[in-house]
Amino acid sequence: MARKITPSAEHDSTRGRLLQAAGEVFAERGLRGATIEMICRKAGANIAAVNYHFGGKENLYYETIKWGRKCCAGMEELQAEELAKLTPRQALRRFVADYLRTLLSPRNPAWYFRLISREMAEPTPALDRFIREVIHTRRLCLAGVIERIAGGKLSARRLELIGSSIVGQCLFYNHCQTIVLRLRGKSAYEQTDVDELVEHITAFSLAAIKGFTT
Amino acid sequence: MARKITPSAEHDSTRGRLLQAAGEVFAERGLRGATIEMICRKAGANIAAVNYHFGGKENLYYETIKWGRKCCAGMEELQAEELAKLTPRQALRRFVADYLRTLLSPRNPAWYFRLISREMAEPTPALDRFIREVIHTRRLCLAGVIERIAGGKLSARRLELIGSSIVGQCLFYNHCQTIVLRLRGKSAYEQTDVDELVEHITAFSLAAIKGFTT
Amino acid sequence: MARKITPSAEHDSTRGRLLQAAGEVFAERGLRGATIEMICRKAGANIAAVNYHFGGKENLYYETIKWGRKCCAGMEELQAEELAKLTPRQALRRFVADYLRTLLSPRNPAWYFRLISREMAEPTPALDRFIREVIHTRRLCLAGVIERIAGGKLSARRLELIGSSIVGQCLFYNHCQTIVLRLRGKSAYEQTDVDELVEHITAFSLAAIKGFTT
Amino acid sequence: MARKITPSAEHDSTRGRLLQAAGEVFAERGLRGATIEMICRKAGANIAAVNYHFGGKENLYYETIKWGRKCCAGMEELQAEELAKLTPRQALRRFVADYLRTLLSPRNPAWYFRLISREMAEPTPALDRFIREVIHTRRLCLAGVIERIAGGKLSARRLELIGSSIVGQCLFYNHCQTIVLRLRGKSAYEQTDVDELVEHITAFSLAAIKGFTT
DNA sequence: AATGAATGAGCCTTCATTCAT
DNA sequence: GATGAATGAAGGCTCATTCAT
Repeated sequence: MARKITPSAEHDSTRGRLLQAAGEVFAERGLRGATIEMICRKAGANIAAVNYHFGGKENLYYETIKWGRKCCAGMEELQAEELAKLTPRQALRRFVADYLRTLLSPRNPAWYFRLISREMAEPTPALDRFIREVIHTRRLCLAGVIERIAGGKLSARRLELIGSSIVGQCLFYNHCQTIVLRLRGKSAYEQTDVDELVEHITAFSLAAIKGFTT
Repeated sequence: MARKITPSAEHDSTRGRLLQAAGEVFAERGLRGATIEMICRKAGANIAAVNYHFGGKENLYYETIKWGRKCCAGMEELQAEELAKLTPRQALRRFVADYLRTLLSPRNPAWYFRLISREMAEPTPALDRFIREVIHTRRLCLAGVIERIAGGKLSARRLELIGSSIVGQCLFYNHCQTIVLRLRGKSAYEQTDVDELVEHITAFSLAAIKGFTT
Repeated sequence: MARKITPSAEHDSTRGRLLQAAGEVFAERGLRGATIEMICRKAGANIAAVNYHFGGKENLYYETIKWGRKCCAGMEELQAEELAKLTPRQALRRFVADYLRTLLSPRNPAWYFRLISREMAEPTPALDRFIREVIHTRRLCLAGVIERIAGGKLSARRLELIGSSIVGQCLFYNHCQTIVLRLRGKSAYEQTDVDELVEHITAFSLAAIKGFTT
Repeated sequence: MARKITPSAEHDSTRGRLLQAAGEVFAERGLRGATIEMICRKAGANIAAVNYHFGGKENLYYETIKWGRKCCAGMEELQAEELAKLTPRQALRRFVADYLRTLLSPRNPAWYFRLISREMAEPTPALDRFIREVIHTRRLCLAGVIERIAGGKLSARRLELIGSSIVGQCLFYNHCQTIVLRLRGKSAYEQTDVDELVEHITAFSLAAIKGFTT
C-alpha cells in the first residue's frame, strides 16, 4: 500500500516541488488560508512560479488534489482483489486496518485526506470528483465484505447503514485527531495504538453485524 | 431540548445581532473566510460595529463561540439527570437521539457545531475551552451509560473505545453530511430518516457491546 | 460657455479630487496606462481610496467620463438656441468658434476631449453613451446651420458630408495638436491663432457650401 | 500604390514574422496594451524571441514603426512625380484619393497609420522621425498642388491653412472611424463609399479654394 | 453609542526580462 | 539561432482596522 509516494518524475522539478508544497500548505490552511507565497517558499520557488506552472492559485489547488489522488491510487484496485482471498472476518479486519492506517499515517500524501476533509466543510468542484472516483468504489467494496460476513441476509439499506457505522468509527480518529491527541497525548497514534484501534473496531463491528443476523 | 435559542436580552441589540450573524457567517465560511463586512451586512450594522463592540474580528469569533456554547448549555446537565431515570438501553437510545439531533438539526444555534467542527481542522484556543467544558462531561456521561449496559465488566480503556465507536457513528452523519446529501438526495435528513439512523446506531452499538460482555 | 468647471459640491471632497485627478491622468495615459497610484497621489488620497469610493479602476474611469460630460453639459442646449438667433453665416462662425475653443482650450475639463479621443482608438462602453448623448445633438445642430446657409437645396447625404468636412477641419487641430505644436511652436494655440483658425475654417466652408448651391 | 507590402526577405524569418505580428498587435492595443506574449503567439515564436531579436519590447516597437515606414515608402516619391503630370484639379482629386485610401484601406501595412495615429495621443520618439520623414514631404506636395489650383495668389500661411483643411477632412474618416462605422453601419467604407468621399472632399475643397482667389 | 470615511498591509496576478541549455 | 523555465518588479484589489464626528 504505502509505495511510491510521488511519481518520481515530478519529484525534483519545480512543478513537482510546488505540488508537494501546495498539498501540505493547502491541507494545513485551506484554499483561502494558504498563500502562494507560503507555498513557493516551501517549494523553494519564485513567487511567480505558481502562475507560470499552474496559471493561478485555484488551479494549483485542483491539480494538487488530482495529483494526491493519483499518488494514493492503486490502493483501491489492489484491495478489492486481495480482500476476496481472505475469510470474511479477516477481510473486515484488513479493510479497517488499511483504511485507518491510510487516514492516520503520516506517510502517504498525508495531506490528501486532510484536504478532502476540508472539502466536506467547504465543498469545491473537487469533491464531486472524489465522490465519483473514490467513495463509490469503497462503498461497494465494504458492502461486499459485510454481506459475506452476514451471509446475505441483510437489506441493501442495512448494508449501507452498517458500512457507515464502520467508516464512521474509523473517520472519528481522523476527524477528531486534534481532540484525541490532546486527551491521550501526542503518542496516541503510534503503531501499537493503531493496532489496538483496528482490533477494537473490527471486534465491535463483527459483534454488531452478528446482532443483525440472528 | 429545543429551548431558548438566544438569550433574549441580546436579541435585538446591535451587539446581539452581530453575534447571531457572526455565528452563521463563521460557520459557513470559517474564521478566515468570513469578512467583517458580511457579518455587519447580515446584522444590519455599520462596518465599524465589530471593532466597536468586540475590538476586532478574532475577538468576535471567540465571543461568538462562547455565546453559542451558552445557548446550548443546559442540555448536558439536563441530560445526565434524565438518562439516570431510564433503563440502560433506553438511555443509550436517548443519548444517540439527542446527540444526532443536535448535530443535524437546523435548529439550535445550528452553526455552533459547524463552528466546532471547523475547529478540528484548524484549532484555535477556543477548542481547548470546548474540550474542557463539553467533551469531558459528555465522555463521562456516555461511559456511565455503557457501563450500565455492560454490567460493569469492561475496562476503562474499553469503555473509552466503545464511546468513541458510538460517537464516531453519529459524527459521521455530521462530518460527511455533504457526501450523504449528494448520495441520498437533499431530503436525507428528514425527521424519519434521523429516526432510522438513531435506531440503527443504537441497535448496532447494543449488539456490539453485548459482544464484549459474553 | 466656460463656466463652473467642476460641480462645486465635489470639489474638495476626496471623491471629487479623485475624479479630477483621474480625468487628468486617464487623459494623459489612457485607461491601461494610468495607475491608481498616480491618481491617488495626484488627488492626495490613499491608494485604497479608489476602490473605496468607486469600487475599482474601471468603474472610476466610467464615472470620470460621466462627470466630465456633466461638466461640459449646458453648452449644447445653450448653443442650439443661440445659433437660431444669428444669421446663417454668423451661426456657422459661432459654431466653429465654440467647437474649436472647446477642443483646444486648456480650460474646461481639458481632459474630457482627450479622453474621448482615446476612446476612438480603443472604444469602451463609454463611447456609445457619448455618441448617443453628444454626437447626435451636434450633428443635428450643424446640419441645421448648413441647411440655412444653403437655402434648403441640398440632400441629406450632402448635408452630412459637409458637416463631416467642417468637423474634420476643426478636429484636425485637436487630433494633430502634437504635430502642429512641433511645427509652429508652443504658442500655436494662443487666442489670436485660434481666432485665425476660426476665420479660415468659416471662410473655407462657406465658400465650399456656396459651390454646392450654384 | 499597392505594391510590395513587406520586404520579402523578412517575410518568413522569425524576425520578419515578429515585425508583422508586432505591427498588428501594437496598432490594435498600443505600446502599453500589447504584450510580448500576444505578439509572439501571433508570430508563432517563442516568448523569448522578442528580447532575443530586438532586445526588448520598446525597441521592437521602434523597429516596427521603422519597418512599417519602409513598407509604405516609395509612395510619396512616386506621388510627387505623378501629380506633376496631371491637371491641378486632377492632382487634388488624386491626392485626396491616395491619402484617403491609404488611411482607410485594410491593405497596406494597415496598422502603420493606426500606429501613427496612436502616437498623436501619446507621442514617443518615433513621432519626430515621422514628422521629419513623412509630414514635411506631404505638406510640400500638397501646398504645391493647391498653389497650382489657386494660380499662385495665396500667402504661404493660407496655403498651410488650406492644406490643413484638406488633410483634416480626410483624417476625419480615419480618426472617427469608430463613430462613422456605428452611425452608418459596418459597410461605410466600401469601395463606392470611399469614392463618394473622395468626390465630396475634392469638390468641397476646390470650391473653397476658388473662394479665396476671387 | 454609533457611523461613514479613510488607511495600510497583504495578496494574487501580469508581464518584461533573464538564464541555462 | 532558438527555447522553455524562471524571476522580480509592479499593479489592482480585499479587508481589518482606525479616525473624526
